Amino acid sequence: MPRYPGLTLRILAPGAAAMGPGKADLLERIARTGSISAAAREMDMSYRRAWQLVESMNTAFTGPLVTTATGGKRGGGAEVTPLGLDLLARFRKMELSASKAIAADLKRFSARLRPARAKRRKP
Amino acid sequence: MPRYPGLTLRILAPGAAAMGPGKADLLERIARTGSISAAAREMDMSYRRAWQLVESMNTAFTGPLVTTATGGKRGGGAEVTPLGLDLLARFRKMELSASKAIAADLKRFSARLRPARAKRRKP
DNA sequence: AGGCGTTATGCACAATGATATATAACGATC
DNA sequence: GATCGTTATATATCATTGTGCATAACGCCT
Repeated sequence: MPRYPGLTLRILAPGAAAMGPGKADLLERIARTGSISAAAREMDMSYRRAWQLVESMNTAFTGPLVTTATGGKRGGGAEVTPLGLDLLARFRKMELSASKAIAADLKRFSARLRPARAKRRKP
Repeated sequence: MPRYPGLTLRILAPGAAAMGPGKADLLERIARTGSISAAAREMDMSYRRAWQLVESMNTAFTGPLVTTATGGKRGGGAEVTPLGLDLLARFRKMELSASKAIAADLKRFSARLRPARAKRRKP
């Protein structure tokens, strides 16, 4: 479920996706909440998956994007490093500039899209 | 397995992805080979899946992107419609302009990527 | 008529992805 | 010291996705 109507942007590392809408969103929520599990709850995602995404990000780059601590005041927590914040901001910027760059073509593209049929919601 | 090092672009319809690297690639190969199965073979993809992708594209837009025929000289075949060719070209153009738009940021982004580890190939 | 390669489709199975559940360690706070 | 919420991890289960046959219809060609 990408959150950016119109387009989806992914940055690829040689083997896998290094950054995309999901990881960026997760990163953003971790930065705001200071917790992986809180971020996961917000996104309706299992903690396990969120943690795996964090781990994959931390190993994909030259340094960790998220640091964590166990125990303590709130039971522990997570923090987005300066590198993480930088990459996140840069990714958002790329989303925006890409979106602007394709806006004209996207318009003509969308004009050819058949109007959506009704879709069932999770009951 | 996206084929465009650096970034992946996807165009989203309300419910699902209307166009992305995979569908664009498939479309291109169908146009060149004149056959869904040949295109699928080239991509090492099951005919079934290729056909499903074609069907999803044909129903996602205002008209079919691929027309097909059974029987005949080569046993049948598929053709990419003018609409399909137009959308394909437009998508490639969007990929290119998006790529250019983010090039500078992508460079700094990639500089933070850890060099890839060796990865096992299908034997 | 029979063979051939392709489209079109169904169904069983494998592979993958994600969830759910359980458990341990941790450290501030009460 | 007991409690609490969190990180970290393993295991089992469920859901989704893709593949692998199998089959039928089709129309040109020899």
